[in-house]
Amino acid sequence: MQEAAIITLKKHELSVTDTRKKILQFFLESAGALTHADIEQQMGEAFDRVTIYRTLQTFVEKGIIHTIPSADNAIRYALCKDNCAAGHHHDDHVHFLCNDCGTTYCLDHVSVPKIKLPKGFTANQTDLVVSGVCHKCEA
Amino acid sequence: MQEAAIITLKKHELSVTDTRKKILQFFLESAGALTHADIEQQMGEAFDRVTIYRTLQTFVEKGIIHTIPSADNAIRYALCKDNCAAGHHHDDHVHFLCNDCGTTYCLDHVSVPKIKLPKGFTANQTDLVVSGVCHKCEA
DNA sequence: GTAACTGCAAAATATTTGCATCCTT
DNA sequence: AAGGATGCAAATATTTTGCAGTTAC
Repeated sequence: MQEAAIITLKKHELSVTDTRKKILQFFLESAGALTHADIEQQMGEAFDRVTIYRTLQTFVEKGIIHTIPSADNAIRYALCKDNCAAGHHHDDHVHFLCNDCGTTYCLDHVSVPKIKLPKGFTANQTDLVVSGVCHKCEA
Repeated sequence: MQEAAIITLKKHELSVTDTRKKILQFFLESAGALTHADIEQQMGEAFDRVTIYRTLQTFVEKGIIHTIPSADNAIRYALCKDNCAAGHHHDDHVHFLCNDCGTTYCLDHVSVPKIKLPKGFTANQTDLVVSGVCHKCEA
């Protein structure tokens, strides 16, 4: 059922194209976050590198996906939940990065605690990334 | 006083060279974290791009600096505290990224809360990055 | 039909590698 | 003197930009 992808695209006022459907579909199918490289590999020769860059950028702007901070080079993207408006992300949930299989999970049910900052600092957004071993890779 | 840099290098079994002294000194002088670009700009023509790459890599391996996760492209590096052994970082403190001036602070006194993970997940490291406005940029 | 999206080419950037030379110990 | 560190050149990889052709609405 690729209808979900189409609905999402329409909801965000984007025209429905093959590229966008395929990429969005890929996000819907993968539990976790994806890097640009993941997508490029998955799509094979089907799409141009450049189109993927532009599509991801568009998705982020429209609030369909968001970036997840990581200490390594790779920028990871994950689907936003419904309450992400365009250009205004609310991703106050914890991300989990498995060191074993490399999967990034969005732990939607784990909320980010309020952090007490030193005087003069104002928090705007809080990103919390836990890394370790996921339930699949556990020995 | 550049002795501090020298001491640190020796403590980590690295030979003391001009490049390493200068870069480490730069870290010691800046309160926050630095990107590769920051360092390259600061050093000007003094050092080769490649040398900076290699130096940063060495410092990370030896546990002198660590990387800070971020959602944008730029990898940020910051000095480790003393309890970071080589190849085994313990940076369980909060990082703060000012959206205004771009400075990254290590909030050593703010500790990262324990996160309750779903069944089967084991935490190894927790990175918490708060972004907002710092005490200097406050209106 | 029109505006937006895509693919190709190419430019601009960033990162890595090999090797000869120089410096630290 | 020996091993490691640096600088240069060049190979790779990544990201951005311009433009012409194509597609969605």
